[in-house]
Amino acid sequence: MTASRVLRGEGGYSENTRVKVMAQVDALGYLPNRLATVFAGDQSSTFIGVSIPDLGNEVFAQVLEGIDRKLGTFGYQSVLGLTQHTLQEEENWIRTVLSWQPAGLILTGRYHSPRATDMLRNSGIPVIEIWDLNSSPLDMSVGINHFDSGFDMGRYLTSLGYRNIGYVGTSHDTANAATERLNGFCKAVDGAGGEVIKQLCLHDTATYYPGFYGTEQLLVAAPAVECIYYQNDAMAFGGLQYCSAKGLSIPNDIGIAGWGDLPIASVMSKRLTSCHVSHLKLGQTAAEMMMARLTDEPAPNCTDIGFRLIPGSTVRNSGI
Amino acid sequence: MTASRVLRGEGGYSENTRVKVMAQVDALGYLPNRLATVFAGDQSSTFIGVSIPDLGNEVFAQVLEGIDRKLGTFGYQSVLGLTQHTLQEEENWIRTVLSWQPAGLILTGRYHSPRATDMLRNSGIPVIEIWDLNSSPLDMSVGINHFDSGFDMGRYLTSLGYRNIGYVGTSHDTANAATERLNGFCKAVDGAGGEVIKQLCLHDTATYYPGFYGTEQLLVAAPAVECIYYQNDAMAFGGLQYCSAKGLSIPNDIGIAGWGDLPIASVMSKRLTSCHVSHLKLGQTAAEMMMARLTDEPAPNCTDIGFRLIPGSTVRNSGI
DNA sequence: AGGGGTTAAGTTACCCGTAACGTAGTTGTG
DNA sequence: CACAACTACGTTACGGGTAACTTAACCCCT
Repeated sequence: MTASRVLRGEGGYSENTRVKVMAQVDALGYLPNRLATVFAGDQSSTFIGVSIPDLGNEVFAQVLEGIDRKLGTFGYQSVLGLTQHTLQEEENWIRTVLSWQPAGLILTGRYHSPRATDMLRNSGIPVIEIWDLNSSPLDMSVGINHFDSGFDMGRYLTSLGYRNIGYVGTSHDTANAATERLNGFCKAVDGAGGEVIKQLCLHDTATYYPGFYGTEQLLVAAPAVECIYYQNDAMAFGGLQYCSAKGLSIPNDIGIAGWGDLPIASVMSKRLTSCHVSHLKLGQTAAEMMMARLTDEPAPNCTDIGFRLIPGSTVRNSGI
Repeated sequence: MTASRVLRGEGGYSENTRVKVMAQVDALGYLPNRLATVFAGDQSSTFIGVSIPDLGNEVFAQVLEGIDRKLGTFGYQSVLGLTQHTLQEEENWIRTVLSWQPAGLILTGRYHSPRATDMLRNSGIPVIEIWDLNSSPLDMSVGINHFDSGFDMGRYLTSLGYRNIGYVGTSHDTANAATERLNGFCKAVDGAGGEVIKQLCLHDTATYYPGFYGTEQLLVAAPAVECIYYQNDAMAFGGLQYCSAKGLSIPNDIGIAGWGDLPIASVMSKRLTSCHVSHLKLGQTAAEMMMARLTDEPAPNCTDIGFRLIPGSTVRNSGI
C-alpha cells in the first residue's frame, strides 16, 4: 500500500520510504499492472477503440495518424479495428473491444448494425463518429458533409459546360461517405441537365490501379464522357495515367476531378481538380474532442472540419 | 458461476439452465469484462502492441494493414504506437503498453533504447522485430535485408554505366532500414568506382513532396548526377515529376530508381526501376508468427520475406 | 501530564471471472 | 438395496491495485 502511494506520488510517506521503494522498483524491474487499476474500477482505461475501413486508402491512414498522434500526447492508446467496409466486421470488433473496457470509441462512418448501435448506446462511454458529418450522432461527430462536397463538385463541373460525366469509384456492401458524395454530385449534375455514368469497382480499395482500370471500363462503356469524377485523388491519378497512356489530352480531350487533395497532388504537373479536406486535422480533432469529454471539459458534440473546392487545371477552365 | 460455464460453453449445465442464462444475458445487454479474466491470470490478453514509425509513409500503412487484418482473424487486436522514428517515443510507448499486459509485441526496427531492451527482455512475452531482418533478434524477426537490397540496386545501376549517382531520402535521429539500404548502395557504388551524392530531407516523411524538393536541392548542389536513387517509390515519383517539370527526359537525361514497388508504380507510364517487397505479406507473416508462438506451434524465429529488383524503364537499359 | 491534531504506515474490502473444490441429487450396477 | 459414478450446480479463493479505514508514533499546546 505504501508502495502504491509512492508510485502515484500522492503523498503520505517519508522521503526515506520513497527512496527504499524506488530502489526496489529499479531492482525488480517492476512495471505496474494497469489492468488491475482499471479492473478495480478506480479509473477508466487509456484505451480508445478506433475503427477504420482500410489503410490502403491513404485518406484513412492520415485520419488514423492524426488520431493516434494526438491521443498519444494525452497518454492514450488506439486499439485498432480494420472493418473492411462491412458492418458485420465492425459489430464483431465493437463487441470485442468493449470487453476491454475502453475509455471511448472512435468509429468511421455513421452506419452501424442494429446490435452495434445497441452496444454503443449501452456502453456508457463516449463514442465519436467521424468522417460523415452527422447532425444527429449517437453521441459525438466530426467530419465533413460529403453530400455537399459532391454537390459542389457537380455544380462546378456543370458550370464549366460538362454534361456527359463519368464517375469512377469503389463499391462495398455498406453505404458510405463516397456514396454520399456521389449522391450529391448526381443531384447537382441532374439539376443542370447533365448525366452521370457510373463505373464502380466492386470490393476494391480506392487507390491507383482501380482508378486506372475503372477508367478503362468506363471509357469502353461510355466513350463520349467529357469529364470523370473520381472517388479520390489516388483513383483520379490512376485514371489520368490511363488517359495519358491512351493519348487523351487533359483537359482538352477529357476532364479529371478527384477528391481529398492527397499528397500526390502536390507533385503533379497540372494542379488536380479536387476538394481539399484536412484528414490529419479531422483525426486530431476527433482525438481532442474525445479527450475533452473524458476530462469533462466543454466540447461541441459535432464539428464540421469543412472542405474547399480546388478548381485545378485538369478540367477545362470556362464554360463550353 | 453457472452463468460463466454457460457463456464459455464448457459443459456441466442443463439445457434449461442455458436458456435461462442466455435470456438474462439478452435482457441485461451483458458484455463480459475480459479485463477480469486476464487480470486473474487465467488466460493472456488478446492485445498485441504494434509500433510503427509513421503512417504517412505508405509502406508502413501496408505493413500495419497486413498485421491487423491477420491478427483480427485470430481474434486479436492491435494496440497502435506511432513512434515518429524516435527511440524515446518507442520506449515510452513500450512502458505504457506493457502495463496493459499484451500477449505480445511487434516492433518496427532493430534499434531500441537500452531501457526499452531491458523491458522487452523482462516482459516474458513474444517480441517480433519487423522490417529489418535481424539474424540475432531479441526474440523473433521478420523482414528483409535492407543492406543487400540497397547493394543490389547499386550494383545494378553501376552495371548500366552510372557512376555519378544521387540519393534522396529522409533523415531521422535514429538509424533505420533506409540508412541500411543507403549503406549497401554506397558500398556497391564505391566498389564500382562511382560516387553517391546524398540529399537528406531532415525529419520529413518519406513521401511525394520531399522527393520533389529533395531532387531540386540535389540537382542544384550536384547538377552532374546521371541517376538518382530514392528512399522509396513515393519519393521517386516526386523526383520524377520534378525532373519532368524541368524538361529532363527520363531515362535519357537522368535515371530514377525507387524502392518498395508501391501501388502508384502500377499506373505509371514507364515501369519504375525499383525493388519489390511485399509489405502486406510482411505484416501478415509477423502476425502469423506471433500467433504460432502464442499457441505453441513450431515457428521459425527469423523469416526473410525477400525482395526482387525491378529493372524498370526509368534507367538506361544497358551499359554506357 | 493529558487531550487534540498530524503524519506515516498498515489492514480490509472490493472490482469480476474462473479454477478448484464441495455437495446435493440422480443413474447404474452387482 | 447398497454403493460407486456421474451430473448439475453452489461456494470459496485468487489476481493487483487502491479507497476507505485503522493504528501507531510523534508533536504541540494548555
